[in-house]
Amino acid sequence: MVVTRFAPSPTGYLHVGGARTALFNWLYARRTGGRFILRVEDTDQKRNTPTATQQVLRDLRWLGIDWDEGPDVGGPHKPYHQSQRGEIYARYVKQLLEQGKAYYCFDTPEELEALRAKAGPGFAYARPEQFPTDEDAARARAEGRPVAVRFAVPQDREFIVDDVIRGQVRFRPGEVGDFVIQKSDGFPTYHFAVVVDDELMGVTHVIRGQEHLMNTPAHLALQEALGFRTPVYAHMSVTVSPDGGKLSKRERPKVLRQAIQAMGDVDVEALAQAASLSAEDVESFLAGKSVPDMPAIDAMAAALGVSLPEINVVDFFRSGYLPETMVNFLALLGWNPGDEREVMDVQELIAAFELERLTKSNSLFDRKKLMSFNTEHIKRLPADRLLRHYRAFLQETANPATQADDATLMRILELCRGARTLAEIEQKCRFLFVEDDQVVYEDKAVRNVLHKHDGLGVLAEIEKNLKDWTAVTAEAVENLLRRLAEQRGVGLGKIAQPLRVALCGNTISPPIGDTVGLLGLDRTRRRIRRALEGCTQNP
RNA sequence: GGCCCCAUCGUCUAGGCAGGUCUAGGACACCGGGUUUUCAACCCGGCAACAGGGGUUCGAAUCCCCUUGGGGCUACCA
Repeated sequence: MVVTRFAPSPTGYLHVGGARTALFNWLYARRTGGRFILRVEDTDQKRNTPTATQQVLRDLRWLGIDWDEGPDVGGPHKPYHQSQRGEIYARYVKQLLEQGKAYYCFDTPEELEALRAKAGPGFAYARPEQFPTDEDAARARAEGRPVAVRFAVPQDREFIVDDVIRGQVRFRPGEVGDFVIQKSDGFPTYHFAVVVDDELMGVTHVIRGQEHLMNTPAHLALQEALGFRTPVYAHMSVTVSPDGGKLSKRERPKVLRQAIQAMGDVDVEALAQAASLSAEDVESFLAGKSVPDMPAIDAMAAALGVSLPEINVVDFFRSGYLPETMVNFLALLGWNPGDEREVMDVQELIAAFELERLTKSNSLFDRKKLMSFNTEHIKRLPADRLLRHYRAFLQETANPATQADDATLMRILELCRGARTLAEIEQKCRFLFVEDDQVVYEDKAVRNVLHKHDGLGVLAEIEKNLKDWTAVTAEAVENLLRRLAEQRGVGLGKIAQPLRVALCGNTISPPIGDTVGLLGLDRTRRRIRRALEGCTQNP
């Protein structure tokens, strides 16, 4: 039975790279009828934040990635937080110590730094002739020195990683230096915890980023020393950002900083307040000295109206992408079904997924293509599913449209066929959810539409024609406009646009008949009147 | 610096392991045209790639080597 896992370290939101790793592991488990485990690698006390785990789980659920074992669902190998598995790791550390395969060391960070500086690049920890005893360790502890444990990596043999994607990768003897397996705070290091947990949890296939390929010989050595199995390894290509380099969460703060610097003078106090930071924090961020957490970054961007590149899964949700899109797109980054299918649903993805078809080379995250996938998925998704996604999207930002009933939202969704994101739909139908006297008239629209080609005159004529209507249909409205266009000998655009601007304040809305239909006669008349009265001055 | 991985249109990729059927296929983007009542969507057409150099072979995008380029790792982070 195939067992895969995703093991995020909860240092922030789940980003797309992590989501892709999770997805591939999940797809493979689902494809083979195996099990998928979620394990939280929270052994770094300095970096983990308490809310991050919940956010990561939430992001995975949004994507539709479920786990058979892990936080919230439990399982036979609990606990699934590494921070709670201390005793287990301690047992194996003890075993290695007793077998003389690992040893204590007492260096302070400063001493280590000095050694590294002296040795230059290619530093390898010098293994002592005699390993310190338990008594030595106790004494060191009593003296307040840090006590860590290093694994004595066999130096006389080569290690061969047998990788599904890359074939055999050889590492010469002496290539892997002795590395720390237990930190002085008592926590295991990543290298140690993965090896132990993968063994204990019965993981058969390790699918992870290529950046881990160089760590694998160390894991192999550890497995051998502990008498563990070696799982099947698949080191996937990495997703890179358009300007080269790994797609990283650091991109958002970077873009924000550049945007602010480009704006010239900004109100630091206001910014600090928006992000609930101190002015010093903001200054320090702008100077490139520090980086606040993601919610603070998001808050500042929102306050300034700067749009940041989406990096985290939640960013794509907020930008109006569907989980179906993300899953489809991410799956195609470094994998393909071997035929010419591209837009696929999850079931198709699962049915077609094979490790053998993973690509070796890195790929660029192309937001343009992502958007085109989203357009396709919006089109092909059943109405009720789309409605659910749209409600979730509206709720995320407490949009007034949340108040609308299902029938209204369904109608909106229908009218917005062809939209590329949920955000576009929201924008296109926002006019429905503002009060008639709150419509904001965009300068550009007023200038180009109402004040050209006798836009106001057209509007007045429409008002006159609408006066004694008692009911309205999209068709009737369009017939009226068509008639007026004919009378004036102009295109429909010259007639429809002034009305659209009067009703929406801008030039974007569903087909004009439907726009009036959604609004109803009274609100339409009120808005026409207001436009006629308020937009006589050229802005 | 050392070690490791990778290399087909601008981008994601098919083809490569079993060399000829590849005058290299698809998708996104882009360009041109059409449809149109705005934004989208839609329809038609077009541009565009085997990184370079050596081999092996009757024959190489496909196999080997070198160069170049890109990426990664080199922590008491994961």
